[in-house]
Amino acid sequence: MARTNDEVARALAELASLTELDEGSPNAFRVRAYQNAERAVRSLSEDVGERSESELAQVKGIGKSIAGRIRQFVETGRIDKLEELREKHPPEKLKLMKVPGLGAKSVQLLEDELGVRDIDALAAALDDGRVSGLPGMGAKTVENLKEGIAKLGLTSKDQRVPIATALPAAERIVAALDEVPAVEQVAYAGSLRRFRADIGDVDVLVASDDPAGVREAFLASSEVDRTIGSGDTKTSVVTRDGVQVDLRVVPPASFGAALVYFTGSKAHNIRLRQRALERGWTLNEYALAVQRDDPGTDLEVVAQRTEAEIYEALELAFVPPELREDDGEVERASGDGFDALPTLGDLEGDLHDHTDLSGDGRDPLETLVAAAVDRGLSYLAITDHAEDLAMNGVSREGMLAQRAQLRELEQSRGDIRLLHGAELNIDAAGGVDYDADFLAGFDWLVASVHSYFARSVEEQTQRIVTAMRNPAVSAIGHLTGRKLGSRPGIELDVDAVLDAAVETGTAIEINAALSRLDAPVEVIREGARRGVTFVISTDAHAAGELARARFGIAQARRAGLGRASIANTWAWARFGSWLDERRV
DNA sequence: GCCGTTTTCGGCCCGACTGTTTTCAGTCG
Repeated sequence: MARTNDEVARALAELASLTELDEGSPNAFRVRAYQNAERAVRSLSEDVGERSESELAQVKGIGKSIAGRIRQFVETGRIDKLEELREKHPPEKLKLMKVPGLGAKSVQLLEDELGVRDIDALAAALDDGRVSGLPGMGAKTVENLKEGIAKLGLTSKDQRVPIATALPAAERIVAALDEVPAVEQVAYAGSLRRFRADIGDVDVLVASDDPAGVREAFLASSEVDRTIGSGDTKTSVVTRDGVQVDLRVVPPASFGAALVYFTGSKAHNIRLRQRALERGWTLNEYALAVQRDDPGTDLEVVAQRTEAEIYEALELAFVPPELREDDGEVERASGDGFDALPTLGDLEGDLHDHTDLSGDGRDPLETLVAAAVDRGLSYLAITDHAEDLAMNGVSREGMLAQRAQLRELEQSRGDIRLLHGAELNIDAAGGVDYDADFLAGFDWLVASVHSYFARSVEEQTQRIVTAMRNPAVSAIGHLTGRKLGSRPGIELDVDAVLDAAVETGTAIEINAALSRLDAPVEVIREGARRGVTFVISTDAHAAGELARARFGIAQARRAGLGRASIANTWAWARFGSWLDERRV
């Protein structure tokens, strides 16, 4: 029975949760061992199912015992230990741990003393006063637990906000705080800074000696809808966009250490702390400092003011925030480093752009081209929607007229290469607009899915592969068609799609629109491993949207994708000859 | 349960907050 890495990882995660309950502590070493093994499995690129027990035990984080459990799961679909724990701690009981304020110890106490094994029983015990008699459980705890149950499933932590909502809100808040005199430095941190596609809450970090003044200015901001809580070092609010924002004020000297700490991820921080310990230091949100046996003495600070000096002290290259997931980046930082990752300045061209000729484009050709030149681009592809797209598609005549206009503009300007292209629509069977002869007249063709989102994996994969095999197609646009927070992407056999991309030389787009960020990071990472060529495209429908190239760069960096694999970081000479080779 | 230029035992990341206590355990991020 074949099992995917994801299924194995989920089984290990469940083992971790159940063991936490069983051992009565989230810090029990067995719990952490299962969590480490889960992460190890998630970062494996090959199928765990194809590895023997001894091969699995070679993987860091997986030992003899867990290797055996994984093999059992792969072969039989079950794990004895997991079944045993499920028997002992049914799902309803596990769910009690989700109530804020209840951990493993309290859940066990409630069962032992009151026979409480599910949320309903807990609610009843809270109401009739039985809970308040238990050791460590006073009136305040009862009140908090009641509130927690009422909010269960509705907390901001469970309601992920798409990055397209969170990032603009965070940037507005950071810009506003930057104007406040008491603020020395300000930045957003957390999963948003790591460029996750969805965010729980936004952490904003301020360096200041005047926390009260900063808090006052923050609460007065027009972004704030309501205040959740406000203390000396932390203030939590909900913005008008429904984003929870936690503001933390730290002493200016500690800003770098705090930025590392609050950017996370938690797993990355743990790795850094281990590295600090190896050097006889300790790392917390205030500083990297020499370990002291006597807590009464002052800390001897090694580094704290900037992130760069902390990484440097730990003998690591500065780890880009996008990569701080404990997914091999610490090893990379002590080895080759991150110089191969693209930066915004590396982009030489943009290869997916709409003018007002498309029904949904807003600026004329001249405006878009001028904006591209202003941004320092040396080539630009105009790819208005092809004729099959309802409402917005462009006729053949329209395309030919645009081509003439574009050639003339390229001549008269002389400062940018212009490619005449189109964004084709991949139909249900993988076919695209126009006919082969007409398609041959274009310089660059992006083919994208705009319809038939509800088809089987096999059908969707076949569509995309068929489009890739079309010799006219240069790149596949927004691969999954997902809209973050509102529409899941089409389901694909990623391996088959990536293999077809390599075989046909078709580029895969990294669409920089914040609502898309498509292809997803996992697909890019695997594609990079297989030698797929990518392009980072803004899919601009207005000149101003060329600026979102930075989000495409962040997406590529998060996937660890090097410049060498991104065709539009290549200078025109190389890009042009690559295009010519593809045509042969 | 995992790991190892101090290997087969004895370690394993850190601090704030809360509610309950009066020195701390449990929870949380």
